[in-house]
Amino acid sequence: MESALSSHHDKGQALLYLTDEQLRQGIEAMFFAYRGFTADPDRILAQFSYGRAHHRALHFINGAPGTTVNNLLNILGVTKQSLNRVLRSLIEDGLVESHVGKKDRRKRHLFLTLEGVKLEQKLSNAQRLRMRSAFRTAGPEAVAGFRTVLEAMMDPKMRNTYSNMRDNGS
Amino acid sequence: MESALSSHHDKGQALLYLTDEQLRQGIEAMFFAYRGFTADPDRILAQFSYGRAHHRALHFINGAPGTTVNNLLNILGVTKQSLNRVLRSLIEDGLVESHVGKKDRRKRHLFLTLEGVKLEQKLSNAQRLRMRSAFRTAGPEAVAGFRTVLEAMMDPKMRNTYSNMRDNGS
DNA sequence: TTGGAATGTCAACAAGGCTGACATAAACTT
DNA sequence: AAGTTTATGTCAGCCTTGTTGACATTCCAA
Repeated sequence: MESALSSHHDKGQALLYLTDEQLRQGIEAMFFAYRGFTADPDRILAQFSYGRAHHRALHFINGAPGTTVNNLLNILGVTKQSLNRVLRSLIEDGLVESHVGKKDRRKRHLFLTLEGVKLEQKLSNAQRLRMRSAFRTAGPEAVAGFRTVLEAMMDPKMRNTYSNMRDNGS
Repeated sequence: MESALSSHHDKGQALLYLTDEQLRQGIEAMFFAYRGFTADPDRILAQFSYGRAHHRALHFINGAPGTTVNNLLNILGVTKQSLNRVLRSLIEDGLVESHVGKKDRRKRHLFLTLEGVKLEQKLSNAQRLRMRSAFRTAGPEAVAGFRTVLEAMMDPKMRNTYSNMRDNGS
């Protein structure tokens, strides 16, 4: 990997961020950061006997009220059986409402109830608090870099989904 | 949160990356990126009837050969019962070896076997491939920002662990 | 009218978290 | 020497959340 030739040495310097060691550190950073990222909501969810799956459903229903089950399925990348179990408990507990579609009555459109919004905010406030602190500490340029790398790391299909959300949501 | 005063408006502009919408996008970026991040190893692991827990154990044993069970426990943040189940199967399958400590014979020091190294490399090659591609696409400054934000997002305790690994590993 | 899409639901299973309890060996403390 | 703590392993049981397969219902669209 090393070379006495200065041109090779320069290349090594310029691409230092692509060495196996740097990549390894990136991998471990993802692992530890993701744990931190989920830690605060997880603590709150435990009080309600809910799990991350419930959080994800609440999050994306909140972000796109009236979304259909199938749409949610694609975003979350789980089976309908898995999602249905979570949705059922949220509906039973009065956090989510499922309305039959008016145009297409096969579809169910999902909405958060007032109580659902309350829990979602509790969860996302906790998560935003940590993200805001991290963003503030790191500064705007680091945040831009963070977003750029994450976007490049997504599966192309989800990158489109993500971009569409961003475009519609702003 | 909003104000008609221009000074507040300017502040809002300067700190655009800290708005709730930006934070929400950061949260979703983490979610989608982490899925991409784990997708490739997950596919390989499935062929071996292993899961992410096995991957994590292999990864950290590979990075710190001879590490003890207790040390691994602290890094992974799971219970000994949970880790033990994973370690047992890796040892039975001949991917990991457990050696009684020489100084302190209560401790078990963990090593990857040749076969263990082979699987670890297969997994980390897949993961590095994606990370390298993301890093290359994003460029060195974005990568630096990525690392900065992730580090700020970790729990302080794990941030220390992470930093120590980085310092020892380079 | 028929095919297929959208949804819901039942059953069964697995991974991988968790708690609690108990066992053993070694090291440390008093 | 006796007692305590540390490191580890193990058994049993529980939960969440993922999976597959099968089947029913509703209803749009060709």
